[in-house]
Amino acid sequence: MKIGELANETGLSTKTIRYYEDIGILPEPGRQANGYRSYNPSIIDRVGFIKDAQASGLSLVEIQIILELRDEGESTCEHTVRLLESHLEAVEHQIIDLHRTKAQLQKMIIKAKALDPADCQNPNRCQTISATHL
Amino acid sequence: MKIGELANETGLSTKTIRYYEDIGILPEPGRQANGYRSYNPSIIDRVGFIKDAQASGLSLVEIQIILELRDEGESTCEHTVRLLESHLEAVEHQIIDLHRTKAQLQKMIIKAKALDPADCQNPNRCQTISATHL
DNA sequence: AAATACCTTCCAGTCGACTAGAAGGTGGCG
DNA sequence: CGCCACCTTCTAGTCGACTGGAAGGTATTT
Repeated sequence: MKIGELANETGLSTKTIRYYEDIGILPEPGRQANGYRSYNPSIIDRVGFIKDAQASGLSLVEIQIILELRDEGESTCEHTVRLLESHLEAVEHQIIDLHRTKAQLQKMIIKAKALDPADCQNPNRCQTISATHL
Repeated sequence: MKIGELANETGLSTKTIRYYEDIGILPEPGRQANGYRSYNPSIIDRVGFIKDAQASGLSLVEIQIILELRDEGESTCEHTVRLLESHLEAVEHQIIDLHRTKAQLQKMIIKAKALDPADCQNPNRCQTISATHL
């Protein structure tokens, strides 16, 4: 399986595949006589996992840690679970932060709408903006 | 008011203040005879707004748009409100995405925990990872 | 006069995940 | 034999929001 075929199968670009190899998240494949990369089809699953994990918001570095542990045959589950749990925590924090952001934006918008647009003509003190200093 | 004093007042570093000037989000201040930047204290409010807006997740570019409109004395409120609303929408999308991510992570964790860690000793097919292909 | 603390400009680097392009080699088809 | 798609490596650029450092000028204190 050549790199282009793998790209077609997985939806990654050949550039991205080589990049993943560079950063070590994909192993160096074998080579054909002409130097072309030659992939074992099992690599498709690995790419699939990478995409899934990435969709869950894991960074390539985090994914790499999981995959390295797996490659070394360590008691991966525990490590993986710990990593997933810490990431879950981070995601929960992000959600809380975004809710705070959302509330602030809504406040800004409500205040801005309540103002008479004509007041905005004073360039030194736009009401919308002044009003946002809560 | 020199740049260091402004930095102290606002909590920004002098580097950041110069950077904001470079990208145009802060106006070029006057200069003292020796070439030092000389700020009008009103700049503190502008920095305050920048910080508030940033805390609400607006990018410097978005903030710059608002400030430019204000500087031009246009009917800023409407533009600002539109910008804030579109950002609010983006934030809401992000929240939804993160909830999906969270659910996926929780699924992964539950499945991983339900497995016998001993099964993980097979380096070619860690159960946690295989299980994540939902 | 020296030390220090501040100021100036400009250039470079960081993080993350790629993407673009140059310059050249290879495989297969008509 | 020409053509085109594919492959190779390498370098460098992108976005956003800074941060670091060099090399030098200035203000104040001791």
